[in-house]
Amino acid sequence: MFPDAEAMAPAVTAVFTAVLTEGPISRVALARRLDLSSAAVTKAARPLIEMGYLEELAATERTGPGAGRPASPLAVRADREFFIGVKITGDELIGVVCDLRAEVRAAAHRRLAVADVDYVVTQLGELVDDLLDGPGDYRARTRRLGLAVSGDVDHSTGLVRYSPFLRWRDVPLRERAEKATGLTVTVENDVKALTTAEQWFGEGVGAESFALVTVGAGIGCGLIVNGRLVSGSRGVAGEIGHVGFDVNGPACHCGSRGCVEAVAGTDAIVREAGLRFDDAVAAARAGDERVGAVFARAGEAIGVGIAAVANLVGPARIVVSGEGLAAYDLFEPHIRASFQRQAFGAAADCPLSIRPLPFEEWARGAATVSIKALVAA
Amino acid sequence: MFPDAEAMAPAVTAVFTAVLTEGPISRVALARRLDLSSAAVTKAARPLIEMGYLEELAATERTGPGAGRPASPLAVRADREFFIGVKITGDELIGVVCDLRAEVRAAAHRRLAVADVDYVVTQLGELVDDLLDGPGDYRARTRRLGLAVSGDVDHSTGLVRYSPFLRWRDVPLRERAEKATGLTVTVENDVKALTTAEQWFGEGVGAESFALVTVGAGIGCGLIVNGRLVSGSRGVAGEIGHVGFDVNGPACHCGSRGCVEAVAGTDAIVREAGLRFDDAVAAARAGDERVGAVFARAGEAIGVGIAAVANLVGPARIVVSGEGLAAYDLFEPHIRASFQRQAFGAAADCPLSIRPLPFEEWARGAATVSIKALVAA
DNA sequence: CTCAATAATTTCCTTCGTCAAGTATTGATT
DNA sequence: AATCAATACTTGACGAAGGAAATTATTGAG
Repeated sequence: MFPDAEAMAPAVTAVFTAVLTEGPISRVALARRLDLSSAAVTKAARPLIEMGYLEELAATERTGPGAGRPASPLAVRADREFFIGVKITGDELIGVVCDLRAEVRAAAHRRLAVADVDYVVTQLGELVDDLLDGPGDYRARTRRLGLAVSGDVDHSTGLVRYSPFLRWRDVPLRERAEKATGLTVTVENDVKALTTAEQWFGEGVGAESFALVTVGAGIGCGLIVNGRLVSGSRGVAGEIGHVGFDVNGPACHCGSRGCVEAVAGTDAIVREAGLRFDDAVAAARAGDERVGAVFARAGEAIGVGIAAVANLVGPARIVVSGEGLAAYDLFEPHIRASFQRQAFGAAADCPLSIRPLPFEEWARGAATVSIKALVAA
Repeated sequence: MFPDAEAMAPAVTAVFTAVLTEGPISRVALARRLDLSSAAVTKAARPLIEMGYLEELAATERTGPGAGRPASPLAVRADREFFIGVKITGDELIGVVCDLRAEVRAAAHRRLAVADVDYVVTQLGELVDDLLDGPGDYRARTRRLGLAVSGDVDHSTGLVRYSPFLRWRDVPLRERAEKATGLTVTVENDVKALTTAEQWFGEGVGAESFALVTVGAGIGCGLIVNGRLVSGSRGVAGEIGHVGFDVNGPACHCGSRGCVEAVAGTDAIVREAGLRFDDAVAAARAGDERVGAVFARAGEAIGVGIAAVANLVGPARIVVSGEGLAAYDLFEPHIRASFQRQAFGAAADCPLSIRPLPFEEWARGAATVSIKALVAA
């Protein structure tokens, strides 16, 4: 938690979180928003200002008849503290330094020769040093590191239970990374990290429920329901890639047939098109109807998967993103049409954002998790 | 809330809820369970005992070496207060009187000639009078009535926004029913009510996440995630019936094709078998292969739908039930096989209970909602 | 008959947030 | 200019809720 305080009062955490995610906001507005008295907000804000995490902005002009004392909105001092986020993939580490508002201030990456744990942890230590000692002098104001890893991750203990891409099993990553970097480390599943970033700093701000769908080699989904991340009682959740699409469809690596991922995953597209992914994209854009149909069918499958999310949990909005959507122009109309057809009743009104995702976003997600750890620990 | 107290302290509500759902339990065990000091539990329990909602059971013998003072477990006094639950369908009202532990004490029903609101409310008033003045003399100790209605229901205002079966739109049912009965009324969607009942008093006890799937004319699903009911931001949630199963399957009334409900709903089975539902069941049981295949395919579709729930939200357990499962012997093996095939990774370990559901259960669900309203209001 | 072990209660205290009153600052009205 | 209404924020007294530690209660084992 915050440096001076052992355990903050609930109201302090609530106030800080609200200012962080809902931008400059006056104490009175906070009180309404959080269902607290304005006195409580004043008291909660004071230590945060004293610690330098919040600041009071200049009074703004007021409108309307009668007027009154202008509000002095509270804002986060973004440069009070910095956070490192690193996304660990099978062949690369992508790292960023973010400020308190999760804006990326610096970035760096390292190719990995192998996914051996000792080697990766060593590389991670060096990457962190590069970031902290590079321009900007972040070292003095950086205490935390967030790591995003695909697979089954126990966030509370920092244990990577199983990561298929890295071929890791039961790796105590938090412990290892803390030893290697001297920072306080938080580990989270990559999709969940990205979802949290979107909930706090992206399109999910203010939504009680929210879904983020990532399209790439695999197709995943992060879910926020009733304001909280859905974790799944066995570590499994958001596996939209294995929602059924076509009982008679192609075999999926999971053992079933016609899963969304077996039709719309990068590998499936490569297989069906008979071309490398980039070539398939080019062919479809050039008007090749056969390859175009492959993307159309993939988009259709994604739409059905998204509709399953909308029908089952009814999120306030859905963001569809991921590397696989670099060619999102080929997918988008089919995703939308398929979603509209399959979504039931008012679920069809759920706004869909479909957009590609800069790869750095994954690392920013990791940084967000460490910001969250500061606030909510 | 409780009669004497305006607003109970959080701990009081927590203690009562825990004793209600986790049966007789000692104060020390409650303190561990709720992460409170034992002093706090003692203080919270006192007013509940004074009001007659809880009682102290005789001390139980202790085991193990050393021993110590035996615990005096707290238990709910089930007959302290009674609750009426009524399920409203298009052609019938089914009512029950339940005690505080949601045990059914009396039941009654009324056939409805039409679904006209005025008429239904009048009938409801008479049904409630029948229940309260029948044997048992419940009137003096009954203050609350819960109503379960299919469709889009705003639980917080008691407004029925839209119920297709009843053909109701924007009916202020709580207000109407309170006037007609003189009781405090709570209105909830029928599947959500049943899910709450299962969470508090059935197989969902103690689970942080939980799903109830109902199979019948429609196929629905209630979800508990992170201990809370999933409502859906547009009132739509748990629409497992419109998860995709077969892109090339039969047209569904929702406008799409091959939805789970379009394959496994009662109507679909009747259509495919070319027989009335009961006759189809009899034929399948008698070994008619063609009709048996219809049930097999229906079970397969239900399994895919359930797998979607398991893959997306990862509930701790799933109960499959509903009138449509009167013939659950015909469905069960296909549901299980299909679920196993489609569930991803550890999601396949999710325990499935498949069992028919006495129709009275729906009314009991309604009563549970009014019990919950007492506790959590 | 004492002791260790466990359960429940009591007393005292801290903490947190509300309430009500007061201060601050504005534009509009006399 | 002085006043007023409106709104934002602060202050200090108070009360409710839960914790810590000591106390009482009740058991089985030696």
